[in-house]
Amino acid sequence: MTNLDRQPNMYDVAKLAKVSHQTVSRVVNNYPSLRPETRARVERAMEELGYRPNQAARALATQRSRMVGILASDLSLYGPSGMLQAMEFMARQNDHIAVSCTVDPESEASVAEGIEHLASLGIDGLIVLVPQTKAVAAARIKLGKVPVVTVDSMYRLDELSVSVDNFGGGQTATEHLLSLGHTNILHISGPKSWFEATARSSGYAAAMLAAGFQPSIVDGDWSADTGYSIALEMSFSKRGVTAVFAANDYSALGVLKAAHQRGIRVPEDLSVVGFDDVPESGYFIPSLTTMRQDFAELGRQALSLLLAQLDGVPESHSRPIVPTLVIRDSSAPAP
Amino acid sequence: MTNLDRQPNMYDVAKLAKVSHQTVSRVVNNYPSLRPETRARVERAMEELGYRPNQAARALATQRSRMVGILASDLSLYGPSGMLQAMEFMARQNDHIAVSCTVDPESEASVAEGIEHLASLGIDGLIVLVPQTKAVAAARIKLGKVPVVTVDSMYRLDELSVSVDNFGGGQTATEHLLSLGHTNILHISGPKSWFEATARSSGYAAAMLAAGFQPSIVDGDWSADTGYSIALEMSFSKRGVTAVFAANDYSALGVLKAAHQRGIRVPEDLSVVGFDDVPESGYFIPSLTTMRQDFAELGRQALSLLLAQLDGVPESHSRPIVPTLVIRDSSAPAP
DNA sequence: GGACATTTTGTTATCGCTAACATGTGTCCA
DNA sequence: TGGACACATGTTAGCGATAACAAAATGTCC
Repeated sequence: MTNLDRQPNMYDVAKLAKVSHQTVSRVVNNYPSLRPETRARVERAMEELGYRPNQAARALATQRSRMVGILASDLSLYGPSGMLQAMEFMARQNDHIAVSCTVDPESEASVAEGIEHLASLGIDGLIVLVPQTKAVAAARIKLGKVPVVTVDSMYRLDELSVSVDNFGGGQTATEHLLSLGHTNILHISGPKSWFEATARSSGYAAAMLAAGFQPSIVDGDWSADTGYSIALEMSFSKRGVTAVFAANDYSALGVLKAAHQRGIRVPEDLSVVGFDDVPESGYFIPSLTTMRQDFAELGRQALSLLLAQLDGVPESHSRPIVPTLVIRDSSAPAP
Repeated sequence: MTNLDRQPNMYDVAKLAKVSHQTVSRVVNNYPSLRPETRARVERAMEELGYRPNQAARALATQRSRMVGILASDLSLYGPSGMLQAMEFMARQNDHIAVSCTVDPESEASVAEGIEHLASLGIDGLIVLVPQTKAVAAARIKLGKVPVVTVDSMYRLDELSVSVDNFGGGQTATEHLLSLGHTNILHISGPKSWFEATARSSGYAAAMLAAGFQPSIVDGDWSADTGYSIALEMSFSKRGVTAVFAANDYSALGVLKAAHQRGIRVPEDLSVVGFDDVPESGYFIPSLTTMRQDFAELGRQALSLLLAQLDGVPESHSRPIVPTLVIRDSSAPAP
């Protein structure tokens, strides 16, 4: 038994298999014209030594790190973390590494710092999950030829991006409420800096206007707390509001809470619709009607687009993912 | 202006600064004895060229990848994702990269595959967030000298690990209910394969026995759905159960939901206590009494332990993090 | 059976960095 | 004044892979 005090390298394998190190490299890289017997011999040697190719050396020689950066905001949120997980898995299957980097999207310095960090790692590509800011635009410059894929970008369509049809989602949610007879529907938006938020708001507004009603939007920030405060302060009955469309499930949860405290019955007095379909939304009281988004699929699309780009395949833009309406107990006909 | 068609390397910087490439390396690595003027000159040259050290080359030469692997289960859960985020940030500040890898902890093959993947990347260290299985034990062998830090390990104390005092947390939660006069307290546990779950259960049982009452445990799986089903099927009143201690907030949410459906008032008829203090638990109806865990701090401790290990500093075991009781509206004196 | 294409394998240089050793300065005191 | 010793910098040789080219082995054809 050959035993070294270090990790075996190609030369060790080559010696044991009685071939040149290059042949070992060929086996590792699935080079087609190798005698099956040679390949088998090398594979046996690799097995015996427990050989693992050194990624650093490979990266140095090929000038590709096989790392893709994921610039995210808050990974404790359901959406980003779900996407990250799906991307990491897909990257792994495609012999790549997903390296996440969380930044504060409100701070340009933080975003720039994150990008610089990823750039210094030598990433081959970048996926941007944070809302677009000047700093992100600068990233394309800083990263040079490294392709950048954005998710739900408000950028021009000639850039690489994948998206959810947030506008359509906002519309669908609103139309659901309209179809139940609601006419005075309040919308609690997400932060304006997020394209997802503005698109949902626009969808809401479009649906309202199309039905001939006045949109009414209050700014939220994705948090349950803000949804709660808004709902608590605002007298729905005085304003005649009979339904709320919240930009995400947590805001909606805050509304449910406030309504409960104020003695407003949901859905009898007030209908509430959320967005995201977080796993626990079916257990809210009452269970939440919401727009389901397939974050994992979104992540996969983003990564797939990026990988195609890295392989030089000019992949076409994928169609936006359409969120689907999940009707539960928080929405009912207008009183 | 010097312009290349490729990324500048050390030699480019060296030439511009009129020093040897090794001196550039010394500047990059903060070598102490350098003439300030030389250092400045090199720094200016790096700046001018937009030089970034090539990590692959560095890794190849130093035999250290500066990557730490994070073996996690489900990153869409609040705990793991919070830890991951904190670790990633801390790793970045310490010139390292955190590479996450999610696996199915129930499948030994999946765990082994994840470990193999991380090993093939050449990680310098590993942090294990998944419950212990034989495969993880095998990881220590497969990884050779690469240090492994476990979180909430049930392993021997001579191994590297950080932990939350789950036993104490279970005790505290139970004692809170006991102090409110409850005597018939049901515990919905987490999956038995998780040490966190069994430790919380034990803490619960210990507190019950110490108070002279019979523990009664039903197996859950962290999910709201299971908490819901259990609570729905079981007739609390018939069994005289006046309080439930759920192993995590989502299970507790399921209980709240079931109670609401059954017309059981919380906290008047039934007190419910959760564990974790997820951000939205304050907006459950009623808001949830729970045990808060500082996941970010836990992550930082784990990473800090690992980094110390990598630097050859024999850091002592850190004290377990003690979860704190957050009293909200879901717990009240026994009826 | 030899010329030639094709498959299969080997040789050498290179990627960009750090380690280890070598060399050149200046300072200080015997 | 010279040699010991620190500091400051340069030179050379890897790290472990791939790329590009070279060479050998094999097969095919007339």
